[in-house]
Amino acid sequence: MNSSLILSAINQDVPLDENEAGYLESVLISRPFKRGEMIVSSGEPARYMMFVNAGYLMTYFTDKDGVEHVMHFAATGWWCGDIYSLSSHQATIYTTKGLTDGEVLFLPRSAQEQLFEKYPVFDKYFRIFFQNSLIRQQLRFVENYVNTAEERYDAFKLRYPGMEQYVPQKYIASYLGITPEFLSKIRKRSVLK
Amino acid sequence: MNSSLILSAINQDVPLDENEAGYLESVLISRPFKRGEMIVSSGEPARYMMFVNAGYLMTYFTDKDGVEHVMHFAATGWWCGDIYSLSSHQATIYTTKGLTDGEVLFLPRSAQEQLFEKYPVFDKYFRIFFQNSLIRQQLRFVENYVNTAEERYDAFKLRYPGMEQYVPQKYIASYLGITPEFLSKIRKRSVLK
DNA sequence: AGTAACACTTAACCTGGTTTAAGATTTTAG
DNA sequence: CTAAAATCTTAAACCAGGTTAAGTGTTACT
Repeated sequence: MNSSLILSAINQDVPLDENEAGYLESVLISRPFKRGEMIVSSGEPARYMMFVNAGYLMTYFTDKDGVEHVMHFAATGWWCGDIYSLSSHQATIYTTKGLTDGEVLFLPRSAQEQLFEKYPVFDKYFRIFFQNSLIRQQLRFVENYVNTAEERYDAFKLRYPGMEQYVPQKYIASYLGITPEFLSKIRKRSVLK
Repeated sequence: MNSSLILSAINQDVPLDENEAGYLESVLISRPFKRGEMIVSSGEPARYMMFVNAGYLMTYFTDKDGVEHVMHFAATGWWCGDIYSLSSHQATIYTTKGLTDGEVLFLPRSAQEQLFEKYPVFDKYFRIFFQNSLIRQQLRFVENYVNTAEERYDAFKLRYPGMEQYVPQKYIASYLGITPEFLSKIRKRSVLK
């Protein structure tokens, strides 16, 4: 298992000594995945934080009418996982699946708890990580009700330059909070301009 | 200054020893406020995390058309503050003002940074705090596009039972992401039922 | 008490986005 | 290579919620 990516990601926020890095490596579990494969399914309690070591992922939930809503995409080098389910032990409502072939590293819940107990540096790392995640989430919340669907689509294209080629349009529409039909309309409009 | 509330709030997540508690108390600044008074105004960089020691607050931002959007309310015993502005040193887009008379405790940015350096227990406390905040923010994000305005209003009433009496309807409407006129329509509809 | 400023309601009309349904194109599996 | 399945587009009818504007409470200041 190649853990150079996760170590360098963490080292950007906090320095890890050999013991800390070694212990982290020893509890990670490699999980390769295929395009379209489900890595976590809704209904089961989340058991891992996941670090994308290669490839692209997406996470969505299915509402009472069976409609899938994409919450976010995750690129190589990003974390993902349902922290609500992890900390409450409730079943997750989210499904995570591969958009490409790739590999995630599992950090099991119990291992993460031990990480926090043994090495306070991981409290600091995840304090910074959750803080940044919260900032992004708040920003997206604000953008979602200030901007129109068309502005959100433009923002999506700017922020995830290569992403469009990996992600079917219906998932982009879902991420934007609109129907695939309406996304078609927007795209047609912007070609004419 | 009475810091028993903030200490007991923190002690629910992590135990503080005398040094840690004493140091925290020594850096907090009391800031009483009046109903309607602005505590932080948009345009200036945020300089404090704030803990509501008494009363109710609300935080909103003003969009390009001058419309105010309520992000959240904060009751006694809750933290609030713009962590994006705090960590980026950019001007905040949010304004925080009193819904009642009350008091906040300011935790200045530099003091918080020192807290993290000196006492790792605060990394743990804020790691847990940001994690829980992120969970709530994600939940609200999901609810906002799964539920209709009427369902969101019902949820608001359930979740903040006493709140309606302190908060003008136009702010509730804004929190729900709708116009005051449409909230009126909803309220009329639900009386008729 | 009087009045100006603000908060809330009602109603007519408007718009961004959804729904439904059908056809066209692309992807996948055998 | 081909057929089935999935995806994308178009278009018309429809709806949730917004906009505008006018009227009715409420507050708060002098």
